[in-house]
Amino acid sequence: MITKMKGTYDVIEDIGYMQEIEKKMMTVSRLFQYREIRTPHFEASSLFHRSVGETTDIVSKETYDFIDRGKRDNTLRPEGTAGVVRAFIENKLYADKVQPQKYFYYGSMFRYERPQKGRFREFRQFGAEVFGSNDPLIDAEVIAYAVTFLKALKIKDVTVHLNTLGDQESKANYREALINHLKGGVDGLCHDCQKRFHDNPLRILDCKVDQENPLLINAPHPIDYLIDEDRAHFNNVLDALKAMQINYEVDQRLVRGLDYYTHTVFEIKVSKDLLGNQNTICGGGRYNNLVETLGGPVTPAVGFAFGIERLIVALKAANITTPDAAMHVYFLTLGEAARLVATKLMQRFRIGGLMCNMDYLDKSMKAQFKQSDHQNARFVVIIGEQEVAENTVNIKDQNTSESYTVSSGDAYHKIMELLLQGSGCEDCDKGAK
RNA sequence: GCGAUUGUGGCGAAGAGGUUAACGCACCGGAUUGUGGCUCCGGCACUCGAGGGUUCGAGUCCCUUCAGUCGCCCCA
Repeated sequence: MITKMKGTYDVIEDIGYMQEIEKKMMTVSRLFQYREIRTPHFEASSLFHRSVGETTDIVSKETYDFIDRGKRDNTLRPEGTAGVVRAFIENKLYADKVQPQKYFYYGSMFRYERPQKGRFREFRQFGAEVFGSNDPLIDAEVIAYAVTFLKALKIKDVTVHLNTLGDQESKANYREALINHLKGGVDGLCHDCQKRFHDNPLRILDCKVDQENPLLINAPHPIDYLIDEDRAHFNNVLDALKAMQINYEVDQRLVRGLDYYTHTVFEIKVSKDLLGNQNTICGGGRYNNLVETLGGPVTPAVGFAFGIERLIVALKAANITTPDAAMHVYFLTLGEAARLVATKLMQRFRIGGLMCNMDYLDKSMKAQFKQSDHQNARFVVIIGEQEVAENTVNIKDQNTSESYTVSSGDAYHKIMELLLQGSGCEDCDKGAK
């Protein structure tokens, strides 16, 4: 037997949750006026190296790379931002009449990792990106967008953590201060942090091993090294969030793994008892230099990304259910002639908007009844030799166990009547009697 | 890349070296030629993730490998 590849899965049971997420994503995106953009699942490898950062784990050990028959270096996208930025530049969207440009995307990402709870090799993200505005209100809008989406899904108990890194000048000042602070004590840090000290010192703040290390506890905070302009930016973001009544926690240690972030960075987490240790369901931030780095004009940008699989776990853990797939009519047939009559009626019913199915396995009556239950049919329409001879059908309402024999020409209307009973429409109820 | 743990029918799950691999659910058939969902009877795994080895004998012990789950790292 050929089985699925490690870290992938078939969406079968969870399809209801996934569709619910997609539905809410579409509506909320419309409310916030973000348009969908669909970019390729693979891009030139160099795109990710340049954008995400060579020294990040994602690029250094998690990408799916392959060389195609034309000897090109391809990489299956490990995240969504790089591709959208590429498309923004390539399609010259910076020159579009509508500004700023606001997009969302949804689809599979690929990272070569060991699978565990809320982590897969092929996983899905819903993300958003805004290009062309450095307004702090846009940072706040993006966060509001993410929070509203969660609200639409009825996921509660989420926390928005945010921090700021400032733009280039602030970031450089801080980096220097941090290096000076850590310099003397590098040897006391964990193995990974010693490496990070050279590659990406900011990430040391994120380290879980050294959390309690006084060197880290006393480490300088980015906020204290912001130039006035950047400090004002962050304060404006916070004010906007307050105005929208969005709760947040400023987390001075939050830096995020990807190289391209500037200014605002944020993560949305749910409680660990819902998701285990992969409890970050959304991550994002501002990246004012990436468009330029990738060859576009200087363009400020902000974005976020949700992990769909983690949202599904959270939905389930919070006991949020999706409606059962109900269906209207199951045709129960006895004999060849009856099957043909059912086929004919069913086609009419379907065109008339009723969800229908019939038996195609020549099952016994008992087994057909069971199928009708399994398929959540509200009505069973029974057609046997007698009905065929009399040109009638027998309708059984599974809600009430009542049966009605009507001419096959009246069957559709009878079912519609029964469906409309109790709908609050008195005329319909009268008609049903 | 590292660590822990699991792998028996469609699903859940017994089985601790010894003749025919419990049981429950689901499914199929009958009791009940066409109104089931209760009950009763019967059926349903040449085989225990795969491959080697030990043994007179392996689902049970050993090795290898694959996969699931959870954790580390990192992230969505």
